[in-house]
Parts: sequence; structure tokens; C-alpha cells
Amino acid sequence: MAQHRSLPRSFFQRPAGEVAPDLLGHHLVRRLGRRSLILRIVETEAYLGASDRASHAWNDRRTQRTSVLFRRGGVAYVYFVYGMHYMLNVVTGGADDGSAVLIRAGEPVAGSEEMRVRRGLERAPRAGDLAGGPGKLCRALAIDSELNGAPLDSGPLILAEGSPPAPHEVAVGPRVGVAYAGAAADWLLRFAEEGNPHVSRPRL
DNA sequence: CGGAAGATCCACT
DNA sequence: GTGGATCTTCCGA
Repeated sequence: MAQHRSLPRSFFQRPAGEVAPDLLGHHLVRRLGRRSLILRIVETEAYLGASDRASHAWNDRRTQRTSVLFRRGGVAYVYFVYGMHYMLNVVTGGADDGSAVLIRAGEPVAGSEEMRVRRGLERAPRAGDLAGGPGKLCRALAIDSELNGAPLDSGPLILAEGSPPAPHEVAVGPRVGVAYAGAAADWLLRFAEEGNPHVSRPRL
């Protein structure tokens, strides 16, 4: 098993709009017993906090669900939507910021067979089938609300150094599924590795 | 305490 | 391209 070098806390304690593109290419490591499921992150979205109508922290809205979102950067924020999907975010910035980065897609690096089973797929998956979307990604890595608040530098879920794309290989666009958010719906806070087939739809 | 919406996915036409 | 699944969370009354 390869050694993982965790990203330092300081990496996350910056604005979400910086962390989101910088996360591309790094590795999301899910430890399950002795096994490690590893995805290389290929798509992210930034949610800026109180000023961002698409964010759960919009208008400084603090509830039981969003409490983790207001912690200091470097922990996971996991929530449940549509009655069936979990979403994985990385909390960014400082305490009371409310900002985070949604991990939208990854390409398999290790453990793809177990991911295929967890996703309920019978045959060899095509690009994007395993983790080409935030709900799929959580399913593939067995991520649920138990990981809400978990630190990301050690433990069952780790963000480790990978192989980031060159800056000119990063595509930018508006976020997915936030049409209700007024002007914020048009903000260019979605980032993906240019041309990577594991990116979710609609493609950038 | 009820109702509505939701940072999605999949099957179907 | 459209609609259904499925249920937690939040807000207003």
C-alpha cells in the first residue's frame, strides 16, 4: 500500500474559491479496515458561506445541520439530500466562515472493484459510473453522516497529495443544481480537470 | 405540526 | 428531455 501524505490544515484554511481548484488532482482516501479506496479528485464546487445564496450557510444560517460548516477548515461536512444521496464537502476558511468545497467527482486510483460493488454495478463500469457525481462518489466510498465533522488529515477519510493538473488544464463554469440561488447561480465556482471523462454531467 | 424543497440519480420515451 | 423515488431539514403558523 502506498504511503499517503496528508494535505496540511493550512491548505483548507483559505477561501473556498481558492481551495476548490487547488483540490483537483489530489487524492481522497477512504480507509475501511485494512483496505483503502482512493479517488483522484477531478471536479469540485466552492460554496462561499453567508454571502452565497446557494450555500447552506447563506445569511449566516446556523442550524444543527450546518453547525459543522462553521468550524475551522479541514473537516468533512456530510449531509443528506433527495431522500437518498449523501454529499461530501470539505470545510474551508476559518471558524464562523461557513464556507466549503463540494467534492463532485473523482477517478478511481485504488479499490475500483469494491467501489463497483458498492455502487451496485454488475459489469465493468465506464468512466464516471463509479464516482462521476457527488451522490455516486459518496456511495462508492461508503461515505455517510457518520463522517460528518471528521478531520481530513487522519482517520477514515483523508485528503492526500496527488497529481494536480496544470493551471491551464482547469475548466471553470457555473455550479450545478443551484438555479434557485439568484445571482449566485451564475458565479463561476465549479472547477474540473479539462477533458477528464470522469467529470459529472453537464460537462464543462 | 404540516408542507415544501432539495448542492441527485436513474429509467424511460 | 422528463418525471419519480425517497426522507431529512427547515420554516411558518
